[in-house]
Amino acid sequence: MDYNKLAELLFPHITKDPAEYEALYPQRELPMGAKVTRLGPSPTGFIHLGNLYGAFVDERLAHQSGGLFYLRIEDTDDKRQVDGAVEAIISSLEFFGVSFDEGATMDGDKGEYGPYHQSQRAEIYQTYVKQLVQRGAAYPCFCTEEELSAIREEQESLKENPGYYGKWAKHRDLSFDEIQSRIEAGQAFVVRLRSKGIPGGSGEARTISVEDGIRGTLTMPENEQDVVLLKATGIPTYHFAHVVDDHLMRTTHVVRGAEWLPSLPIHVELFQTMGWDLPIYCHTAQLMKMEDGNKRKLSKRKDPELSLDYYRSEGYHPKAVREYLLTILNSNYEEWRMEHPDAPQEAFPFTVEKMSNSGTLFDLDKLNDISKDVLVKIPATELASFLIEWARAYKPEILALLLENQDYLIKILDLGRSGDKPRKDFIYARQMFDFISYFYDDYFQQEDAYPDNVTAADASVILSSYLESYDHQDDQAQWFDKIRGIAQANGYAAKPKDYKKNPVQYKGHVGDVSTVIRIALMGRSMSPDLWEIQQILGEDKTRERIQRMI
RNA sequence: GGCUCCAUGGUCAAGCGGUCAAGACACCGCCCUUUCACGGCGGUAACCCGGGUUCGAUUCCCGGUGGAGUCACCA
Repeated sequence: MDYNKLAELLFPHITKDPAEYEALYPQRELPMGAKVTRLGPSPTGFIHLGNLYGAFVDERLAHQSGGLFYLRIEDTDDKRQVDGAVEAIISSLEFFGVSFDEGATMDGDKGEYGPYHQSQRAEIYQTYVKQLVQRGAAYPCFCTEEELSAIREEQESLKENPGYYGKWAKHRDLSFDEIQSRIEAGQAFVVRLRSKGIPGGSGEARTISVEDGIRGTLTMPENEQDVVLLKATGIPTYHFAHVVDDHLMRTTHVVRGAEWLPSLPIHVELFQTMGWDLPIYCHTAQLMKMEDGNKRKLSKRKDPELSLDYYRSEGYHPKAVREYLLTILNSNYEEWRMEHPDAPQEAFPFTVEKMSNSGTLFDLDKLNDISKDVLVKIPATELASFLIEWARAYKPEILALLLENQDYLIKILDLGRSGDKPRKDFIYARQMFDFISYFYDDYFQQEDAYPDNVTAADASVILSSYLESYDHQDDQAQWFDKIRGIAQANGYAAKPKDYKKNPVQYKGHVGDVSTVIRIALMGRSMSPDLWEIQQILGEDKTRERIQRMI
C-alpha cells in the first residue's frame, strides 16, 4: 500500500507540512518551572461548580508558578452547540473571579497560539492526520452506524470487549482500490488510529504507567482501540484535538476531571505516535451529590441547582463561593485561613499534592457557613452595591426600593456588625433581602407569633404602655430601663436571672416583653438590636407600627 | 460485564507503623446576653470486612465488599 498516495486521496486540499505549525507555535519563553494550563469547556451553555473547581486549580497552578492560563473553546461537537454559550461561560467565570491570560474572550481570540476555538482549527488537525496516514498510522473507515452496532452486538454475544480493534476493525486493511472506489461513490468516512496496542483477549496485553500530579503513579492497560481521530465532518474527536492542541499550545499541565481517567491510555498512545512529550496530567476528584442515600457525580442534566447560574441568581458572593471551593480543593486551606483570617485568597500556597482524590460531596451548610464569615468582612457600602446589582439582575421589583434611599440601606446592612463580635446574619443576596425586608413597609408582615407565655391581653397592655412611655430621644440605657419597668408592672421579671431562680413567681421575664415589642415592630422574633432598629426606622414609623399592632 | 479510581464520625477532612485517632460544618447541652444572633465552653459520633507483613497496624501487601467513573463519529 502506498500511503502517500492514500494520504493525497484523502486530503488533497491539505498542502501544509506539520513542521510549519511547529515553527508557528514555538516553545513558550517562560521562567523555569512555569506552568501552562488551560480550561477547555465545550459550549453547551451550562457550566457548574465542578468546572469552576477545576478552573481554580488551573488558575492557581499557572499564576503561582509565573506561567499562564488560557481559555480554549472545545466546540468540536456540532450537535450540541448552544447560541451565546461562549459568552455565558466567560461571563460566569469572570463573575466568580476567574480570568485568563490568553485565549477566547468576549471580543475574539487573544494570544499567539490560536485560534482558540477548535472549530477553527480544522486545517491544523487535518494536516497532522494526513501525516499519520502517510506513515500508515491512521486509516479511513467507512463503517456505518448500523455496521458498528452489529459489531458491538456480536462482541456482546461472544462476551468480548466491545469496540473497534484488532480483528474487529473491518476496514483496517482495505486496499487502495477499494478505498478509492468508496470515495468516488461518495461514501463518508472517518479516520481511525491504527493502534499498536495488543488486544487484551490475546493474553499478551501490556500495561502503561503514567505519573499523575494528583494521584501519583497510574497503571492501566495500554490502548487497543482504533479510535476515531477525525469525524466524517473533518472535525477531530476530543481525543485528537486534545493531543494536538495541548502540544501546539504548549500546555504543561492538563487538569481535568477523573471521568477522563479511562481514556488516558488513548491519549498516551496518541502522544507517543505523534512523537510528543506527555503533559503532566492532574485528574481531579469529582464533585458529588447525595441522592437516595448514595453519592453520585454532579450531572449537567440532572442537577441544574449546581449550575453556576444558580449561585449567581441566589446572590452568593463570588468571594464566598471561591472560599468554599478553596476549602474543599486543598485540605489545608481551612487551617491556613484560621491562621490568616484577613489574607487574600491568592496568598494561600496551593499544591496539587494536598488535593483530595476521592469524590467530595457538595455541602450547602458548609458553603453557607463560610459565606457568613466572608460577608461579615465586607463593608456595608460594598454589600449594599452588591445587593443592588443582584436585584438589578434577579429581583428587579425591589430595585427602586433599594435605590431610593441608599444611606438607609447601608445603615440597615451595617446593624450589629461593629465590635469584636459582629453578627453574621447574611449569607446570600436573596436571603439578605428577606432578612432586612421588614425595614420596607411593602414587605413588612407578621411572621412570628407572641411567645406562648404571653397572653393577648398582656401583649396589648405591654404595647400600650410602651407606646405611652416611648421617647425617641432616650439612649439605649434609658430606653431599656423603661422596658424593665413595663415588665415588672405586668408580672414579668426585670432580669432573666430572677425568673430562673423563681419561675413560679413570674409569668416570664423581660426578654418576653422585648419579644412582644420586637414582633410588633419587625413582625418576627429574630432581628438585630431593637433600640438600634428603632433609631434607623425613625420615631414616626416606630409609633405607627406599635399603634397598628394594638 | 470489562477496565479504572476511591474507602477515617451525618458531611468535609488531618493522619503518612506506636496518637486518649486533630480540626471544620451540622446536631445536642451549658454559659454570656434585654430577645434573636455573634461569641465561649462542653458533648454525641469514625478508621468497611478478612487474611497476611511486623514486637506493633487506621497507616504497608493481598483478597473480598461497598461506592463512583468509563466503555460514542459527546466532551
